[in-house]
Amino acid sequence: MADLGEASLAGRPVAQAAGAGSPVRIGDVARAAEVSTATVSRALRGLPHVATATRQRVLAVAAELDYRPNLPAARLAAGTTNTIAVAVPDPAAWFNATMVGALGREMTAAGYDLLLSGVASLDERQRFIELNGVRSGRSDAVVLVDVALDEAAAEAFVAQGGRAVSVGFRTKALSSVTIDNVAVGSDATQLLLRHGHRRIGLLSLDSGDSLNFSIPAHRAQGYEQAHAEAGLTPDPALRVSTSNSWAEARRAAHALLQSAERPSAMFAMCDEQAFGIMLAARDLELCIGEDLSVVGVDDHDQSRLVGLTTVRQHVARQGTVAAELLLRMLQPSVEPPQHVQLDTELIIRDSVGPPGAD
Amino acid sequence: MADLGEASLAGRPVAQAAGAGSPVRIGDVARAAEVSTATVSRALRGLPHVATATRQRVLAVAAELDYRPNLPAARLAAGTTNTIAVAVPDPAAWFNATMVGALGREMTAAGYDLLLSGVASLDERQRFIELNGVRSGRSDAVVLVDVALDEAAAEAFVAQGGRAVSVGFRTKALSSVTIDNVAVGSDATQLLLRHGHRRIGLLSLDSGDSLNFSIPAHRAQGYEQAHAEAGLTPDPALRVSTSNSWAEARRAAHALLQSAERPSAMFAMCDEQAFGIMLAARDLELCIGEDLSVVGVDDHDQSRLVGLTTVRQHVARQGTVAAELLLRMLQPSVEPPQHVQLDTELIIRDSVGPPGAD
DNA sequence: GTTGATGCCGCAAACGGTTACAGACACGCG
DNA sequence: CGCGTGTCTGTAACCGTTTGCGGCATCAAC
Repeated sequence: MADLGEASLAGRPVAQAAGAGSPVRIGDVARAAEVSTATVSRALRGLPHVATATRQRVLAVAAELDYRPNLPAARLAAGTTNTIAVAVPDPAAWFNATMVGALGREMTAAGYDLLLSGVASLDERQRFIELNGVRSGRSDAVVLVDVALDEAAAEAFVAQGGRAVSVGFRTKALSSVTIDNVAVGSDATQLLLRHGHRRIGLLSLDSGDSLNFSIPAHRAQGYEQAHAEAGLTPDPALRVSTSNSWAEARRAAHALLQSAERPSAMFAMCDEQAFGIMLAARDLELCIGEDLSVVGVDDHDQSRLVGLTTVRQHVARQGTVAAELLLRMLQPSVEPPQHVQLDTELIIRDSVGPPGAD
Repeated sequence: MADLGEASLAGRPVAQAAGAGSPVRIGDVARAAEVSTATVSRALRGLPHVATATRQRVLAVAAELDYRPNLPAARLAAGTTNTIAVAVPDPAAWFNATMVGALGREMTAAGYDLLLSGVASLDERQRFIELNGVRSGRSDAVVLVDVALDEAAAEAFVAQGGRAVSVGFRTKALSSVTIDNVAVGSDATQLLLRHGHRRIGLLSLDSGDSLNFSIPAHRAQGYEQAHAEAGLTPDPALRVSTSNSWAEARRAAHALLQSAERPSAMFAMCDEQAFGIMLAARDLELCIGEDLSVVGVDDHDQSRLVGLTTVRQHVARQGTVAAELLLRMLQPSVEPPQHVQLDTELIIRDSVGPPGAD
């Protein structure tokens, strides 16, 4: 038997051209290296209590045999998954994609896998939460990107041992990274007011489209607040809402811009909506920055291209911060939830000017 | 009564008020429903050979106890993961995000989880392939989005029992969904030639930036071919390449457009690059569609906004087709790899006109 | 030459399900 | 009444790791 082990070690090139199945398990490595599976396990994972010589030998044998540990087995035994689950309303949307990219970069570097779920409805949210509690052992932690939980749900989740960080909304129980959305709305609106606009349209987000109603609500609040500080009251007729697709925004803006007393400026919840407004303006042959001013939020990749004035939020940075919070949370030591609020920044481009001389 | 099973059972905290851990396992359900764990397993997964009454009872009890099967355990025992791993060069890029969105929608509907990996270098590709073979049991199948494998590597992968579909490139061994990139390059170039352009710049993709060099190569081939058919030979000086970010494309285009004999039109590998060209043109106060014509590829969400003429590829449809191929491949019956090539479509907007009167 | 301390290592029991196989039972038919 | 046939269910053997605990050297100190 020992001969066999030696032979295969010395002579054979790589693992015996395994057809379909993978016959090489940790036991095979152990046998070939003449140690126990426990030692192989420890050696391969860099745990202490293994002599350097032994470790070298195990490593060599494992490489020779082309051994790959079976993940489900390891996860079962260790009770940990090295996976984090990410919930986003729509994986294709710019904000979410950028966020997922940043999260993925950081978490992969830290040795975690990223499980991605599109969660757009209450049912899906429910399912996601159930599936990703500690109970099912699907993931070690969860990040909720604009998939909001109320205080009670969040508390219940952590009470069951769930770990989560939220992006875009804030609850007591969960670590979070957010921006100041009231300030966002207020900054954008103030800019327009300073330019002399008095009829400022508000393109809000459909509540149906998002599970995170706090974002449009806070931004609208900033919009109201800015008006109030200027001693003004916005006309409710100038307020519409759509999903965050430019196509819908375009339709809505089209209607609004054709109304009797059309706004001279518009504030949109995100740049994608702002793009829709710009398209509508083009349809109606209104010149952006002259006949109609527009402000968005995000600083989308393409915003610079079309000269859109916007409130930038650093999405990638939000992602890295979220990842840091996650990693800290994954440590054995228990810490209270942390809340990070990142700055936003008004980016002035060409889409804002004084009201047209109508 | 006094045997080991009872004792260890009594020692554990009882199910309901589950603090952190989840003490409710399949055995608890079995006991409560007065059946065996085998029956519970069958009942819960909707397998046959369970009397309807029994199934109802098990379902009720499981719900009552709020039972959640432990995924790693199930995966280990069943040898299947219900997970597919997706490799994309950059999760934040528009094409990839859209693709992942479509894949996620389809696969989630079919009961699969989506594991997302950013794979941008040869090392990462290697790691991804190793980690996602059948061997490690991390995923049931893999989809490679522009993370190209050569014939040998693809064959080795399936020889080891790996299942994969590729998007954006084609090998014999793997099912694939692609477009005709030679036609893409040719269509775009022909359009420009028809408009009378004779100095057409080519903005290609850095080989370093992508693991799929075949795309820029084929599109360039189409570009050459279209010239040849018109009896022309493109000037090699008009050929530059960058990554697919608009920022780099902008820089490169900036340089090219300032050269002595600048091109009157440019063909870019993707719309993001085309956006960069448009920005460069703006810097130099060249009017798009008059002083400079531009054609891109993709039909990015924002292309319509800026009036970019482009060769549209239906990304979401590519995603759903890839998902179908995957699902078929996940069936027990073995089928030869299938190759689907989808149509592209020239979308005419404002960024192309006759050469300027220089 | 004992005694501890220290450092490596192996044994075997989990981890929580799935499933091949066989048993039990009811039923119909010759 | 005996015997297949078919449906439902239980028993127990896995699946491939991880890890607590104990054994056994080796070595310094007394």
